[in-house]
Amino acid sequence: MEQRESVVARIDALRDTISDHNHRYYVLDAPTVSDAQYDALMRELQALEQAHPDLITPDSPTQRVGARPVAAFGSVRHAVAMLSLGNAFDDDEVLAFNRRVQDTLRGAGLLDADEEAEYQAEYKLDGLAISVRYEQGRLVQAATRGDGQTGEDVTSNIRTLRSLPLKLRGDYPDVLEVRGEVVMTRADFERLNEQQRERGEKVFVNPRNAAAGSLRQLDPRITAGRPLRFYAYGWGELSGQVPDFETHSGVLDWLATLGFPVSPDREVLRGVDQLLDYYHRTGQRRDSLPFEIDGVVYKVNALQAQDVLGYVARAPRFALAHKYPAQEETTVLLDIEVQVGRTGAITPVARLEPVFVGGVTVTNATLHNEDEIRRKDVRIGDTVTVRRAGDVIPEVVGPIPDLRPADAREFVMPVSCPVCGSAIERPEDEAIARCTGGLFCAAQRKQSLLHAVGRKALDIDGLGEKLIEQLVDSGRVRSLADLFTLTVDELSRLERMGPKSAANLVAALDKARTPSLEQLLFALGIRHVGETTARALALHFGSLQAVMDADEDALLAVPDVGPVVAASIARFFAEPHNREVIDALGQQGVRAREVEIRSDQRALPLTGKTVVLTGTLPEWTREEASRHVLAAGGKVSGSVSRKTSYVVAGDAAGSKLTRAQELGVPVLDEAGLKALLGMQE
DNA sequence: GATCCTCGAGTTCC
DNA sequence: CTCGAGGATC
Repeated sequence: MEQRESVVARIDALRDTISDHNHRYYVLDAPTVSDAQYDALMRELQALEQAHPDLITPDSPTQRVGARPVAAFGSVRHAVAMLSLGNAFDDDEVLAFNRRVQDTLRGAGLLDADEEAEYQAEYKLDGLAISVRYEQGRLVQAATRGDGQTGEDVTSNIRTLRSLPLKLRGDYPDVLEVRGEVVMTRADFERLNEQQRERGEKVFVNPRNAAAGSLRQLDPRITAGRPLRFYAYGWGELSGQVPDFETHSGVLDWLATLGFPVSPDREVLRGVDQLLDYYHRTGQRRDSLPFEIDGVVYKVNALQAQDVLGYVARAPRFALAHKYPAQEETTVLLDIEVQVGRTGAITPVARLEPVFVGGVTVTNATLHNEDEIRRKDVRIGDTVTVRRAGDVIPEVVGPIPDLRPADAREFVMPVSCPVCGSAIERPEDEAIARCTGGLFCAAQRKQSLLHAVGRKALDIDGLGEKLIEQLVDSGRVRSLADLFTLTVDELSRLERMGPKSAANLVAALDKARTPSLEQLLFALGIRHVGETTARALALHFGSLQAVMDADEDALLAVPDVGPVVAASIARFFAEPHNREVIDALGQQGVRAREVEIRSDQRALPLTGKTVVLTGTLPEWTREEASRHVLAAGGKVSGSVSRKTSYVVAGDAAGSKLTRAQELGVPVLDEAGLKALLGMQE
């Protein structure tokens, strides 16, 4: 018995010592023992626990790596929602934010007329947002941000992060949810990739992806081997014995005393000038920081003031993320080639020396049109600056004139189509040059077919670019109607087509024989007739025959159809070839469904309203949401204006949300939209 | 005739 | 997302 007591005491002592060393190493960054000494302590503890398995507790440092793999992550509902932040990209937006904050606080008597608001500024780390829950001082659950309401349960993986305490130090509250960012340092990222390369495993493109990939491992033992770090920046549920806090920075200081690493280089600042100064100072050292950041965050420091400012949609009005411009890189413009679009539009595309920008390797970038190239004055052979516009689409910003080689060539628009050889023409007053080959041009034929089978048109699954390429090049498919004559037999003989995929495709084609009239009209690819105009035509005429029979005057009666569009539609249906294709489609059993004339003509909830969707909604996809809006008689538009009735903002809402706020357009979240539609759960 | 609002079209990477 | 351009509105 006596011996057992001494074992218990030794185990406790070892656990305390080890977690103390973890804290010194990962949080204070000031280790007091060597790695070997640390390992020796760990091994001793493991040996004792193995000899006395009944003494193992979940918060023992040995248990960080013990958990078994799981089949899938469970989901966790956040007790307090994890919000997103409003964004600013330039100083003016920060000034506007500060003005709003100060006006509101002065109105509430929290700020004197001549007093400047106090903020806490911190880095916006580029990693994954995580919420970690402690009950009675013990780590019980960790979840990703997910949509802000519900995230994935990553408890076993988070437990392996040595920088996070399994057990809190000091006086802890009953319940504490810590919010922070899981990141990988640049150095750790390089080391990990080297290791991955040696083992012949996949390397990660950037620290953020490496952190995300490591945390989303189903096997926590893999996560345990990855060098992840956690930095706290906020909190969710907090109850029990908690000090009486007045400021945001005060809470973070307190979190540090409980054993959490908090974001380094935080500063409490007063007034907007200091914020901008912090932003620019940080920008200068951005590249020398140990981890990647994509901006800085300003938060109104006084908690009472935060309460007064409140929230709009899902973003707090008391905080702002001030982002740095999309990362730019330079590379060499190897060549400018042209692509032929569905309408014959000739688009110059820059072929670039592969360059790593903003997390991906870019080799192509659109140059839009001739004027654009001239405006930017880029020439083949130039060293150019490339950035990812809106963080997605690569864009050539411009040349670096000093590095222009003597033999740099200007781009010359070809006079004939590179695909079919037809003349390329550019109308006097237009920006776009076009191939005049029409459907004689294989490129245009392929693109038209791709358009027709697209999701918003006939929605035929399993018919991609490669397949269309084969079918058109072999001459087997010349028009949309030909697609419907394909058989399982001949399809399975094509490259990369098994009997299974062939059968699936034929089934998909079969399903596509009864599109709605608007889908069919859109699929035809009439110039100037997109999704919206197709719908307007369908609703106005009710049948394909009626649209075909309509003359220009009749077409002009359709809302949003003017002379240019009317002429384009009339011209399309006057073309014998197009009529033949429509006849052939009919023979293949392709017929638009009857247009449902709404029996209930009473006002629907959204009649006459225009709704703009932005960001990711928690439950609905963008398409689902717009279907619901349309069904309720509303219109969905892509840009916010004074005429917009509502902006429905989801997660990561960007410029549209900002614009809505500027124009004073009401902003709803998904629940608000559902309420409007009368679908309140 | 000018201005504002929308729609259409094209696009990258994995 | 961005640009260009058609349509509506004043």
